[in-house]
Amino acid sequence: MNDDTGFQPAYTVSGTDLVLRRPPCFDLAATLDCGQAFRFHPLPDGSWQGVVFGRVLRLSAQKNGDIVLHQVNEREFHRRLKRYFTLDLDYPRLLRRLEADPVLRRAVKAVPGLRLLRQELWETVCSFIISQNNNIPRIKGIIRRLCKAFGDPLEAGEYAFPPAARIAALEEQQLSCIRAGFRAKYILDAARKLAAGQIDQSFLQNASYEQARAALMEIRGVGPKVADCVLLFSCGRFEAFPMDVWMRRVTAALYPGGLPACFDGYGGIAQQYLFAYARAGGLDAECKGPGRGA
DNA sequence: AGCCAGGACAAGT
DNA sequence: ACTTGTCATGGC
Repeated sequence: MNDDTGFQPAYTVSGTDLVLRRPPCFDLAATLDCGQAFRFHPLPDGSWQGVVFGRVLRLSAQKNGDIVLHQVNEREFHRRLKRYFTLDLDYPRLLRRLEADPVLRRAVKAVPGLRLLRQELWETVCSFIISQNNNIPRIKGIIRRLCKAFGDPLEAGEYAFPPAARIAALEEQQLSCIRAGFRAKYILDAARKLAAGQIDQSFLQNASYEQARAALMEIRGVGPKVADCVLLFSCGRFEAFPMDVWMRRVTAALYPGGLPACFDGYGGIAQQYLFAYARAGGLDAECKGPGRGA
């Protein structure tokens, strides 16, 4: 359970808010809208709102670099949100190591505020099952319909992510309203296995990478890539390196001889920067011309 | 209109 | 162990 890496983020309490004091490497848009989480959206005032741990969470960036977690007390911060935002990891120190690789240095420069989240297990499994052979706008739509149809209503028009046990009790046909297509049966199998405790979070965090990955792949619809997404985006297994079409292009074009040694143990975090960099067009620049170097 | 999407599965080599 | 067609749906 405890995978805290020991770094102590600076914060102060301001009324009912918790203020992160100039947290390094933390841009809200880059972090919440990079394809690792699907439930955050910007509000007209520029703040971001989403649902985590069954509650509505709103965050806003201040001009001085502080980030405000609205309606969050110290207890909840230390209990859940510090880990969620990976604020226990010394990002500047890690980046100094990863940036020994010149390609990654350019990728980080393109999205310096991209930060890994460690999201809730069931939500992450379900979300990345939905992500297969799909595009991000529609992934968000399916998840939105899932929450609205089966999640508890919260404030501000938001809905909680429905518990695995609740989805496990459904028939496949009852999921047709979320329009997940062929993934509906996969969602049900995942819900059943998580509700039954067959997939255990502490095991995924503490077992060997190979064992943890194999356990997730027992779920129908969870292959190597989705398993790695869960290990990285929920379990904090920084060594997991989700290989999708974009990362195949990146590795083929920029790392034909394999990943650099400075990624060891933290390939997943490097992957996040490379993924964002490639999608932002950085791969074209690396290859000095149009096309994607395939 | 048609291509493709942060893949996985099953059947075929 | 590797390749190929198929799977629902809809965003762009």
